[in-house]
Amino acid sequence: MKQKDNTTEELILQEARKAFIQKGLAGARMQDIADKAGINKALVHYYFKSKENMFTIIFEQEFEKFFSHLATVLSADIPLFEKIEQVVSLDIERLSQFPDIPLFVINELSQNPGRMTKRFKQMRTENVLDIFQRQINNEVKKRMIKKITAQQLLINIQSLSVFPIMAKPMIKKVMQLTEKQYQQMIQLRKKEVAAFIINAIKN
Amino acid sequence: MKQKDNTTEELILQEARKAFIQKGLAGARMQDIADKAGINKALVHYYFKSKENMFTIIFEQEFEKFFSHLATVLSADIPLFEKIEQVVSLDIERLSQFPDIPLFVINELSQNPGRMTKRFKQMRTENVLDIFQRQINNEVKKRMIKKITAQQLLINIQSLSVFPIMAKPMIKKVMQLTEKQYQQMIQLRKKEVAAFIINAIKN
DNA sequence: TCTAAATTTAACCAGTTGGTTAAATTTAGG
DNA sequence: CCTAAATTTAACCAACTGGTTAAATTTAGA
Repeated sequence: MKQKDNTTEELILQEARKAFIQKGLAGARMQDIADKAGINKALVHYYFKSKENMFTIIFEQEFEKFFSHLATVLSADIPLFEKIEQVVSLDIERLSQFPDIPLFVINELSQNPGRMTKRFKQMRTENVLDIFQRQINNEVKKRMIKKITAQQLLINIQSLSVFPIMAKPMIKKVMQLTEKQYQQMIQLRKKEVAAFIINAIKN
Repeated sequence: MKQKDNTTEELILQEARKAFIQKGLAGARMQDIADKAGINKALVHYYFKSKENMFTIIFEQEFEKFFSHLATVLSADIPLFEKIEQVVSLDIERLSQFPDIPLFVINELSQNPGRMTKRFKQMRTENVLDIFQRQINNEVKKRMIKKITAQQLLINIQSLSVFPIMAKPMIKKVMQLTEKQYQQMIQLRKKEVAAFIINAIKN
């Protein structure tokens, strides 16, 4: 018997990933995925039962890819300002590689909030937030920073990192930027976002 | 001859708006829109030629609804910090009323960046940004704030206002918040976001 | 009341959708 | 080389898609 030849299966998954991220669950076409993988449509169903199933696999992969490292950095034992710099630079690094993931995740999660309840329960973010909050509280006590919740600070960090990238087409349109001007603006943010956040909370 | 009875036409548009915003262009169904409006599907085509056409009408309406007021506030003749507070509170006010619009606009613009080139050219945002930049430069000269471009500041404001609302399902999932906890967090931001921004740029 | 335009409908259509099926081909191991 | 499992295919299907058509009904004005 032929040993499971991963090449085909992975090729399909790879093309499916592109299709789903680009067009979403509703917009992606099984036929298109099959064509781009250079195989028959029935073969896609042979490997991945259904569109929904294939989508779920990909969605959970992308979701984890995006949040797995954040927890590590957030609970690391380094000074707060340094940590903020690290989170921002980690975010921007990932986002440069995979700029389409946040919109994809938010979109599909917004369409179906019940998706992916199982796999994520392992990553207990509560603990991570607690650790981060304790570190913040320490700095507040030392009068180094203003009072803020870990929740709000983390959301601010993510907002300032993620939004400018996921809103790219809107920003380009509203501010009438060329691709080059947009890229320059993002480059500038790599240097300035962390400083902006630190200034905002510093006493 | 019957005078154009707006009720039906507007009812269709209203249901189409809901459908498009909820499910996007690809996900929305003409039949579904007709059903929800309590009429026949052919009637939808009678009033609005095609799905694309109907979508374009709605998209442009929503886009303008979202950016029309921003220009006014940005070029108003009020102190910078006050202006920041006003922009933030305007944003959050609109977003509370129409929380789904940003995701909708970004999504569909991302799917088709060429959409809606005509109607938006009237609103020259360049001028607005220039005015805002001049005001910022003045404050910089007076040593009141740190140096920053109007572009970056505006993007920061929008990021901190819009992202937490459009990423709602993701934030709820990642931070494991109940609806109530999420709403409390948004309420808190209404008070804190403007202060956060002002602190970030203040000297 | 008559009529021509505006409105609304049921029935239909061709193309596309995700998915199935049964048969063909390839493969690894004995 | 045989064979049973794994892989791949072509052909098919029912449901659904956006859109059309021609006929029926309602409406306002003369």
